[in-house]
Amino acid sequence: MDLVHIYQCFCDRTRLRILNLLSQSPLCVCHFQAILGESQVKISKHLAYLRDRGMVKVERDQNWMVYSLLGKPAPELESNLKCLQDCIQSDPLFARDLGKLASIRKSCCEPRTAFHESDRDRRRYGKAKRPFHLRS
Amino acid sequence: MDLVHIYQCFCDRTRLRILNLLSQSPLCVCHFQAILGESQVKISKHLAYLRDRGMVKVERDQNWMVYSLLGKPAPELESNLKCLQDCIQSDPLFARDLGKLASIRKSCCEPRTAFHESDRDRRRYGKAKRPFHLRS
DNA sequence: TGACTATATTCCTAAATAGGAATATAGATT
DNA sequence: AATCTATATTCCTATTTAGGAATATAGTCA
Repeated sequence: MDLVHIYQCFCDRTRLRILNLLSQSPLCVCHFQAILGESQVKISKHLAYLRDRGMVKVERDQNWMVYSLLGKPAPELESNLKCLQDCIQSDPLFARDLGKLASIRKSCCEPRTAFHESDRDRRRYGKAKRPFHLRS
Repeated sequence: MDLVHIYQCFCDRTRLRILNLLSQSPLCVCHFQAILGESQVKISKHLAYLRDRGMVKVERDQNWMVYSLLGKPAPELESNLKCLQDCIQSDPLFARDLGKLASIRKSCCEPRTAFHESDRDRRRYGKAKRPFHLRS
């Protein structure tokens, strides 16, 4: 992956917050909205930016678009993401985002592909209704 | 140092090449011109960009403006510069730049503050004329 | 002081980026 | 088919970024 593309993706604080959250688990747009407190349009555009440069992938799950980091990123992307993680460890903004993520993880029911690391988890869950999803 | 500022500096290939060269030693504009094969104006503007965001410092030495990386960079800058070095190790463009640097190092005489790592080396040299400088 | 060297800055044009408002698209439900 | 939910895209405005041409600024030298 082109280094310049990597840094183009990194040079915006909203995108850094998105990447921080995705480092924990796949998520969809409404999760980002809830955690980052930004508009759906803004989130959507930044995700498109990251997707266009090959930094994230998206899979549709019914109505939801579930974004995630690449399973096997290029070495330079992997090392830069690690470096980024080290740098933001002590930044309260990013820490607060992770706290919010932990919160909504407990209460959110759909989509299945969000919050989980692998497709194995996905198959483990049925279609059973649970608490509530963020938006409805 | 603000992370976004770091990545703003990194998201241009010319600036990455400049940073790569500065990781070796302080240099002035004409050195960059010779190695990168870009115009004086372009080099000068990118250096101003890096300087404005606190990534490099400049010291005037007679007619020459000698640029260098900060002696004690912020931790996040330091780790990102290290990460960058790891990433560009195998990139032929950056390797070629370093080869050219080694070449002109042997033949260039001024300014004293370029090419050397510390002020100690600077005091070691006198004002004695030597071969030739790049531009004259 | 004028000429020269080295480099920064201004002016201009063009492209990229960012975000809000509005709207289009796609899947699910009734 | 209509309605709803979730999200992408278009239109618009504004700012940032990039680079060439021209020019301004500053130190050195004769």
